[in-house]
Amino acid sequence: MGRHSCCYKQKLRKGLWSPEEDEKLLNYITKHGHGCWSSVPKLAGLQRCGKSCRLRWINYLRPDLKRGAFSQQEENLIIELHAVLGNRWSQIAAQLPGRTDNEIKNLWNSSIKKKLRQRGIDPNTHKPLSEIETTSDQEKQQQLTINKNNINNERNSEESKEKQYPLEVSSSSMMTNTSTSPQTQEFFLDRFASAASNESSTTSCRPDLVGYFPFHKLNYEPNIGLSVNLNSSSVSLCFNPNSTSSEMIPELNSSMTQTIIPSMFQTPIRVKPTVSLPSDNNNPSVCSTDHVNGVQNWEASSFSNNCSTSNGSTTSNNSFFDSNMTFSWGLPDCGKSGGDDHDQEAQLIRGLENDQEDIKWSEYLNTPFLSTSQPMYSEMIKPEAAHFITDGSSTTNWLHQNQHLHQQISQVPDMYSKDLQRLAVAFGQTL
DNA sequence: AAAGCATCCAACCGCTTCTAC
DNA sequence: AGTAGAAGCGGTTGGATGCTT
Repeated sequence: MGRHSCCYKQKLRKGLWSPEEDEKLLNYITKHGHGCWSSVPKLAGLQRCGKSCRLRWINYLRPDLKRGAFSQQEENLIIELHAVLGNRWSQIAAQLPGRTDNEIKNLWNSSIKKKLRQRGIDPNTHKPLSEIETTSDQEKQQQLTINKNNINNERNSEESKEKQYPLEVSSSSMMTNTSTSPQTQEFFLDRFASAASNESSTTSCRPDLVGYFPFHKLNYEPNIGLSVNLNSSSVSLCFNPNSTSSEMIPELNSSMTQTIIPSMFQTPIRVKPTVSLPSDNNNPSVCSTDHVNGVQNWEASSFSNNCSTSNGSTTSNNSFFDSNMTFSWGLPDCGKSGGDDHDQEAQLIRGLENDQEDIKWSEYLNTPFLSTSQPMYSEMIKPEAAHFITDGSSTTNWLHQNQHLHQQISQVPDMYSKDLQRLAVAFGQTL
């Protein structure tokens, strides 16, 4: 563990926090709130940098932290969220009241990863390891082919450089790579585009590509089902809520709601099981509340692809590790924003994102304050949080705002609405 | 009992994003 | 629009602890 440059300058303490330091920080924040973190250590009389104080508060001193081991349900939820969100620990933590991103990250790296591997599931891709191994074998062969080609190419003249990585070679190599490197993403787009340009785009799209599309590269243009825009300088795929995906690409139909839709919601729309409107919860089978701890327990399968049966009921497994399902939608890093080509996607979600701050309130409303043993700090309640608990008007405001969010969503065209409803059911909310 | 190893987790680092000016 | 500082995030590290030999 190194030391911040600022810590060097000021000869600040590092390493573990002493109980005295904890108490100082706690007392200060209790009385004054943290305000500007950089000024906290000075005002609190600590020989620490503000960053360190912030981290200590967030990860340890916050009164709304849940202590103790993770429950099976929490682990299940983490796995499912990881399948969708990847290593976005803070977003995953947001779905687990009282848990910190650091805690979840540590759990993942130390425990869950191992368990998944033992179950034959690759923790990065959430695909069966056998599949990964098979593809990596293929990859080696492909690499050999590439090397041969490179040798041949080197023998050839300048003009051959343009053909140094013919599509067949590079694509098949990349296709086996389940990570979402930019190369892979571009390959799939190219691949898809070339398939489309061969006119029979709907039938030439290979089924083996389903589930591997880098959907954060997509443009969600509201005009067609899922089409390829070959007119623009960069190939873009368009998802259209106004036509069924089967009209455009039947092969993708089954995977549309499983793959595209969840990825649409990755970052901006927070999967928010902590938000529960008492009267709106029409799906008690999806969410149950642990009244003892005041914590909502979310069945892991409520996030799975196949959690819903035709009659709308949900099936669930008590333990993720008892189920055989794997997750193919939502590759680990596929939500990373890519820049300008995401404008439309961003616009689509912006309206919903505007309410993100409102949604955050729910974290306080659903936080199991002081639910577990914190003898030293048990009298402490985060001031803002306490306000949310005791101030009924704030709660009402939040409920009102949340309803506003639901109204916004309900204005989305029908097709979207249906998909959103399906999602909502899958994610434990009704819209 | 002691050394070596493995595991866990608190905390740091560096980078990105946000915000105020 | 540009900039600086603050905040936030994810990856990584190192110390404490537990287990094995």
